[in-house]
Amino acid sequence: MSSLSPFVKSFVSHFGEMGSRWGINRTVGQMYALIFVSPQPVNADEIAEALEFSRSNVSMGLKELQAWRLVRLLHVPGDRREYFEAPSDAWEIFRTLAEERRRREIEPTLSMLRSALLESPTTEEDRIAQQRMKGMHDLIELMSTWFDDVQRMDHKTLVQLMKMGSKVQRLLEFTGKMKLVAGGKASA
Amino acid sequence: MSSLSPFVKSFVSHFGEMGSRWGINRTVGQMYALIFVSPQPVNADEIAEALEFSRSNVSMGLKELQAWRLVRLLHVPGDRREYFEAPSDAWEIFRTLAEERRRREIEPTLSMLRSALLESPTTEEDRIAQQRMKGMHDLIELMSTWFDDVQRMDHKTLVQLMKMGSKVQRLLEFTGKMKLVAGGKASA
DNA sequence: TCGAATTTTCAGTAAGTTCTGAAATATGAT
DNA sequence: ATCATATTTCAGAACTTACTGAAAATTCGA
Repeated sequence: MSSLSPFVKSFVSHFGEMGSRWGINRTVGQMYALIFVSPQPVNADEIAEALEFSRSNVSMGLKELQAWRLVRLLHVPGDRREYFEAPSDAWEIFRTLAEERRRREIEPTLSMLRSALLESPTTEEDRIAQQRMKGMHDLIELMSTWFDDVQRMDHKTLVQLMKMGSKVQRLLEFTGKMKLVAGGKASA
Repeated sequence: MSSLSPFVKSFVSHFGEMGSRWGINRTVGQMYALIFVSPQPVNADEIAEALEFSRSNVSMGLKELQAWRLVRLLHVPGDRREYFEAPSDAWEIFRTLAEERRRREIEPTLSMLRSALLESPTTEEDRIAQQRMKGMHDLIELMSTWFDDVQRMDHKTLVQLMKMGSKVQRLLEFTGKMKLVAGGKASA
């Protein structure tokens, strides 16, 4: 940590704190941040040295980051040690994170909700409970499919779409009218 | 926990587990799930009884849920105790959660990144680090503003938009062409 | 204002997690 | 095959967080 420049240091610390709020352990968050800002791939010893963690802690942290697919293992010629790098494109990171969370958390939740929805409630209480679970299920499923779709869109379109913000609403209304007109013509 | 029907029980447990993966403590997650599926507002004693937690734990959990604005405190006539209910609309819950996380995590992260971007890097290493931070900053800011906009859209439009999924891309391309044509006319 | 009902606080403990160092295992050059 | 280098494993220590019960504080009706 001592050899890092002040603003890298604060980035790394902040990331650690954030990580722990999101269910990722603090030191793993810091390791990730360090790899992310490193211009060259780094090896475990360098991480341990820079962040003053034990070598074994770094080893375990790297395993976890690999399990999340947030870092990639690679070798540099003439060096036996393992090196790690992180994609520098923030979109890619976001997508990976979203995919992993979906697989680990969203899918199991949907399963649980689906099986709850198959039950036949015996009391009024349960009927209402089930109804609320359905509301939650439907929202999660909608968002999940939408996210799938959007992920397949090309980068630029996505940015364009996001920059439009709520202006899409008008576009949507406009197209709605077009369809109405077209429908009217066809039926006449 | 014993008096709950099996599927409410599994919902509550699952929510507890999910909560702890998202940085919310397990018992607080369970309390929330219970309030969410309850047809009537519930009081602290009922929660403590149903989930077999200590009364004080429930008190603290409820404070936290209120701080997250996930539950609302209310009184039932002729009863001095405090009752709690959760909005049953999944969208509303999602919005609240997103707003709170923005305020607590996204905003501080943006601040940190912004101040890192104001520094003048002295080494090539730092220049690259800063560049990556900028990528992250820009993405977070873009998503943040987009989310603001979208939140203001009316519910139905949002569902419609999400159901379109990546089909918006075509709509966008179409409008792009329209603008090109219009622009050409004007310049002629 | 008093007192019963209710909620909150908080110190201590229990439970859970993270981190380390030492030992074991794996890898690859010679 | 051997040896030096690199990585992983794992038991226990250190640390952190969560939970409880007892006591304090608050609230509200009479």
